[in-house]
Amino acid sequence: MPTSKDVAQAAGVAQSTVSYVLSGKRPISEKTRKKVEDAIQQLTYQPNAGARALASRKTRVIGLVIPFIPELHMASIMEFVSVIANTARLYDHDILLVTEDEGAPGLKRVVGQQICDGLILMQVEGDDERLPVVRSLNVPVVLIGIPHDPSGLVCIDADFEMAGEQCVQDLAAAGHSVISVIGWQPEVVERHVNYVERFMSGTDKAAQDAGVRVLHLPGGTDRDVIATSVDKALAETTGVPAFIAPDGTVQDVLRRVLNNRGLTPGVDVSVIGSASPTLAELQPIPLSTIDLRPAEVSRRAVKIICDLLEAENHGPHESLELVPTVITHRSSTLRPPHGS
Amino acid sequence: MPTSKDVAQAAGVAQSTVSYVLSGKRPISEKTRKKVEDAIQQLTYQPNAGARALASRKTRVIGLVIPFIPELHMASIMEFVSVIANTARLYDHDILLVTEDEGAPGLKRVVGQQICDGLILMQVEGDDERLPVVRSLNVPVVLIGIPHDPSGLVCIDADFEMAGEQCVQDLAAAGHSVISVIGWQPEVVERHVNYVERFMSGTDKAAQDAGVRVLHLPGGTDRDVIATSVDKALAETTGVPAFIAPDGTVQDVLRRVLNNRGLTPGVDVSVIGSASPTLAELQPIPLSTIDLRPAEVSRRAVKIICDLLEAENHGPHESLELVPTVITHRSSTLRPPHGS
DNA sequence: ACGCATCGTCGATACGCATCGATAAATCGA
DNA sequence: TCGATTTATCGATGCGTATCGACGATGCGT
Repeated sequence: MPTSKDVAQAAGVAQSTVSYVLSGKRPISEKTRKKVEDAIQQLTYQPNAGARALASRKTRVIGLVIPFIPELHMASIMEFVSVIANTARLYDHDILLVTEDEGAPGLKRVVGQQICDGLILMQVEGDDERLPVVRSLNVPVVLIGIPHDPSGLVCIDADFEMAGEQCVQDLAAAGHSVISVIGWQPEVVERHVNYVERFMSGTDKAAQDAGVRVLHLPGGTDRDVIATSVDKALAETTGVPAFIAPDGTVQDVLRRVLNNRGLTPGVDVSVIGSASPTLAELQPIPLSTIDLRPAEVSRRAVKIICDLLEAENHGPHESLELVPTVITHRSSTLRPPHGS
Repeated sequence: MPTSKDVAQAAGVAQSTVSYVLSGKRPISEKTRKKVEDAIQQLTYQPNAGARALASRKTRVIGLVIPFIPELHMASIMEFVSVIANTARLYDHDILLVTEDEGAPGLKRVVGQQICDGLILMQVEGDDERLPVVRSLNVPVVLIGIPHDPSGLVCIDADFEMAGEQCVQDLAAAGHSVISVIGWQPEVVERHVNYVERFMSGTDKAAQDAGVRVLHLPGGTDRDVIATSVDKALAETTGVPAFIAPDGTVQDVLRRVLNNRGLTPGVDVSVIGSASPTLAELQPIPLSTIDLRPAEVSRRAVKIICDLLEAENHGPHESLELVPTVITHRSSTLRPPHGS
């Protein structure tokens, strides 16, 4: 492997000059710049990351703490991971995986060993055990998810409250008077994942404004649980029933249960699910969706942490950013009556 | 951040002694070892990764190249990623994410900058464009998947041929004379992903031995495609129909299509799918499965690369490891007649 | 023509650790 | 008791880069 010294020698300049050509932190004449760049090309020189980190005290690596809980929708986690990694590259950073198995000590490790300049935590829970550690780390950390007490933390998430409002407003406008939310798995709810509560608060607020009733029923992947929830909803509903399934894992099961009951989405029942546009279009009946915009959340998380890393002001920061959700009509919901 | 010099000072020894305590590469008296370890505790010292990498020429980081193709079953990709990351920690290594978007230049980058000591490539295709680059990199690389020409490469994968054989043998023993494979998505097949061919070769070999017929039909996530495949299969089948759905994305759709046709798995049709044991049990009718053992493949991939890294003999290696698959009867297949 | 600022480059040093050779201390045999 | 080993520790050096101070060369105004 060639070093910057080799490049310097080949170009007939000092090693420091090579460094300045690369960083641009001092003016370099066009002539020597050319010589150096040619030498870099010919030697296929690439700076050594370890040495760079040692000298500059920056690794240009971001730690990404990923959850791996069977209850979660792994496909959507994967979308976060992928977009985060690609976005980080745009900022000339790399992503180091930190699995949740390592817990809080894992965070201390990667930061303490200075493998990472900062962290992104996914799937932050309402009362996450890692928060005290996060606050004590002297590096930028961005949380995806809003804990109960976000003081001193930098958080970003989809605006679940807005999502809840949009769903209910939309179904109310379509004429539904009772709207059932088939929610997340009990495991997720018990974990006090904050977004569940935020979504509910949104639905309830909108329900009050619109004068409709909202039922909150248990969801999950268990067909029986969902079937029970659906039957309860149907029993309580007057008029055309409406369902909201904000969890990706729920909607497949829900669709089948409704099918069993002889209900066709868009005809004698309304369904709003949560899926990417492409996936929604692929459904037998194109699914009206509330888009929680995981890609946008991911991109912003990376931008935030890179900005913090650049700012260099490593004092504790605090911010809270909510990404607006988007509701999209397809064929699984009733059309609102004209003029309303 | 304390350095090893700080530790040395606190313990009243030389910095090199601290280093030897940590590495164990020279004998240290019990007394000074104790002093040093106490100092490490009190200062919460953690060695600086950059400096360590610079001095030792080892980063203890493995690059993991992940695919992100909508056609793939993201949930299972995620299982690979998670198990790989956790296993790497057992060998005291970390995982750096390299997205496929970076392509071959990305591999050169992470290796050239010496961010990584080695690479694991997932979802290697039959004629992968990255193979020439992989061969030219002077670091250990483990491929998950078997390319057409595996010479000079280290590969590991599930034994898809065995999987195909097991499925067909099993269904033949249960009395089926025509067996239909609802395969992968056309996009996957066209990509010449080698495991498709290996699976087919296994089914065909077993079919010949058992004297049964195997139909290969297109799969995917598109309901219509699968419905067409199912109807074609039913038309060609004499006796009780049997289906094999080796792709995780296919089986959900398949189940619904069969349901629509009034066919109940385990009663008037046999179905073998591919899913983790937990997921298989959760199905309405517990699914008989061919387990491709992604976790075991992941663990072995990490072990192989860590062994190579330790061996230090960075000359080109070559090996090919196939992980045996496991077929498990649950309720979605017919029981074989007694005595056979 | 002379001092002065500006520009472009160089040399030296620090970053934190691993490792090698050397040395002092302890152990042993005769 | 003295040299020959072995054992435990130290000091010095190198890894490859970033960065600071210094310095010669150039251009400017007067």
